Amino acid sequence: MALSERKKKILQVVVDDYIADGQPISSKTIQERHLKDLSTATIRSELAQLEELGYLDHPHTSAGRVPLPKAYRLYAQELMQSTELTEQEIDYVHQKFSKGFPESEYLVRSAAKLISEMTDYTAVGFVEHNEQDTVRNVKLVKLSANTVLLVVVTDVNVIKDSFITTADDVEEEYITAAEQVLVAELVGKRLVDITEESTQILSSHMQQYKMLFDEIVAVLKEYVRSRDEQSVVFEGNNNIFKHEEFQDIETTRHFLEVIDTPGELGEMLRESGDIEISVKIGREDAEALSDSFALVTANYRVNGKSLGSAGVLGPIRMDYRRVFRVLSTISQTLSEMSNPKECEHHGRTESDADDE
Amino acid sequence: MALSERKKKILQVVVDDYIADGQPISSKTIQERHLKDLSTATIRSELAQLEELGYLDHPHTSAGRVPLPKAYRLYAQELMQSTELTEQEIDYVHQKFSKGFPESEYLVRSAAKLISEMTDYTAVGFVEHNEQDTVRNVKLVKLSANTVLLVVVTDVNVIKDSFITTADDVEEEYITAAEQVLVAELVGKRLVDITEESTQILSSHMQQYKMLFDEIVAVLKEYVRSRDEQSVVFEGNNNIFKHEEFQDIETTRHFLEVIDTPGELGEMLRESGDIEISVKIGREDAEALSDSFALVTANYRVNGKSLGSAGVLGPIRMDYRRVFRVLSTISQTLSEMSNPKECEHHGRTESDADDE
DNA sequence: GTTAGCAGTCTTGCTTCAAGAGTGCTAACA
DNA sequence: TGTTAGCACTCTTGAAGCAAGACTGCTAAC
Repeated sequence: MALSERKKKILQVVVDDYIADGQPISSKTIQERHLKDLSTATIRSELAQLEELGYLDHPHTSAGRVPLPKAYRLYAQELMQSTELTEQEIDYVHQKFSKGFPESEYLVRSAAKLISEMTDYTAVGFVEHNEQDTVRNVKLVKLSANTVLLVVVTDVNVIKDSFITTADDVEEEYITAAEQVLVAELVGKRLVDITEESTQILSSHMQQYKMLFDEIVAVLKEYVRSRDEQSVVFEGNNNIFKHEEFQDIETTRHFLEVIDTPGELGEMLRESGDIEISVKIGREDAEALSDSFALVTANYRVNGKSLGSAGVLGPIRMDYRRVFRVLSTISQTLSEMSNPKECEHHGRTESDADDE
Repeated sequence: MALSERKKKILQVVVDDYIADGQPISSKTIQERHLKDLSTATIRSELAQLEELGYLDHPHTSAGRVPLPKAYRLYAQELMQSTELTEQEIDYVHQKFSKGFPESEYLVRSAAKLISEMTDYTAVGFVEHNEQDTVRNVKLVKLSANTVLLVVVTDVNVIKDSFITTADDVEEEYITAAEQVLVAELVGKRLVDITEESTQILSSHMQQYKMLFDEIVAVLKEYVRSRDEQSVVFEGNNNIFKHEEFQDIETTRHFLEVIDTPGELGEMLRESGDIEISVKIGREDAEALSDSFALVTANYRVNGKSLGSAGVLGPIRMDYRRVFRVLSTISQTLSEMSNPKECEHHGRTESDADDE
């Protein structure tokens, strides 16, 4: 089952060239560009075997070879030769993160922006937030006669888009009082521990506002429940048109459909939450990608706490090298932010060895 | 310069049919379907004159006629025969707005969702917010050592995505104190009146937090400044693929580009802010639309106050009748919400006369 | 195991052709 | 003067045929 070194070399060459050109690769091309001391006939027989094994395909008899998802997977895992970002690029990343503050959504969004900018692909971001997050603050802001804005701060996120409609006009003072009750009862709790039961406890303080507390608990539960759909952000959607495959209207339509159903994407992104760099290529790795797209994401951590992931959603024929490079640089930069004394806004990374 | 009734009729027929079919309309078709008592030769000569006048075009000698932007404009203004929504549709709209609360962004978003759903086009929404808005409440929420979330409530909007980084760790109590100062000084003021001067006044209360106040004022000024880019929302982007013109990759790419530069769109939307229903067709009305797209929007008001507009961005060959119908129904529903006694959740609109 | 050589296959672009659709023009008519 | 019939002309569309070019797969020899 293991491929010979020569087969691996040929496979690598095919994928490399195909990523660069987008044209099927012929035996002649391989020989001329990379393997001068092999005859085209030999290469052809190797190619035929790689096809047999499910790595390659050729569109028709008189065409060259094209990689199949299986080939891309092997390529991303071991064949591809990774390269380093230039110093300018690293400085650029550092600079982008030099100010701002560690709120998940903001950071993930910034990372996604940077990724789309540096890779020319569409970037996706996923804001981690789960039932384990701890409440750090609660605020109620009265907006109108019967509307209240609820702001909940957890250790990593800010839940702020939650409007609550109250049955009848509530006096400002009561809101303040309710807020105090909420702070007293909820701060320090994990989201998962806030249940209907909490409503009982809250209501025991201010029976008349049971309905308000009910709604607040409902909002928080909804927040935990809806994380897959709600927490996906996109940047640089229009980058797709920089790539040939999106000359095809069907591919484009399909891509936009995937983007339009963030639920599925969210699931994928959460799944790969713990992996440093996760690669999903084609239908076999994730149905929604069909065999046209790939999703490469990195998990980002600040102060040891995962704040989400960000990466690239693009055509299966993607510049994996560049994507890996950008993702890991950003990942590294964010880790460095944890101990800011070390990197005084100009932290060059001399050590590319493990720094764990 | 004024068109004869017959010319208008022919023009109307051409636009109607072309909107329905997407095929160039021939003199024969017109005769068969609509003008049986005219010969095709006569119709042809009328068509030739309408072409001369810049209303029509024909792709090549042996093709029928196709409307030009000028024709769509006349059609939308006076030729088109408007139709009424069915009672079910009206009920549906009522129901959608029956709950919720009058915060601009939420309402505009809901309206946009509804529009995209009922028209099958991409809906755009524009949240009105301008320097005339009055501050109604201010809250500061401490998120971390040096980060504060600023929430400002105006009479129509909630400004909530504004994080402020403070120089050094600020004590919770000081935040509360600062909040009180802000409330005391800013509530009741219009946004336009909050300037650098205000910082002076604020700082006179708490000199040590001049920098914090500086930032807050900067955030508010930025909010007013950035309204065009920030306040545009989209719904149902993928609806475009329900229409033939988006089989063409260039059109699609172009459309997505327009969507990607909300600044220009925002400007258009603000421009047409006061008009009940605004129609912009083709390049001549707005450069960004080139001659492929049209923008039809309605301005929405609740309690006499404009909260923004929402409408449709779609191909120039658009079902204007349906779009007008949906937009005005929603507009009407929202107005009715102002005096909720009249419409007990089932307010049928018997009077289609003016109710101003 | 490797290679040269050749037949076979499929794409691509060009040309040709015929059918069909619709126009513009002209001359006659009311 | 407006309307109409008729006809020549133009352009599209689709099918079909053809030649050139690109690769492959296979075979037989090394």
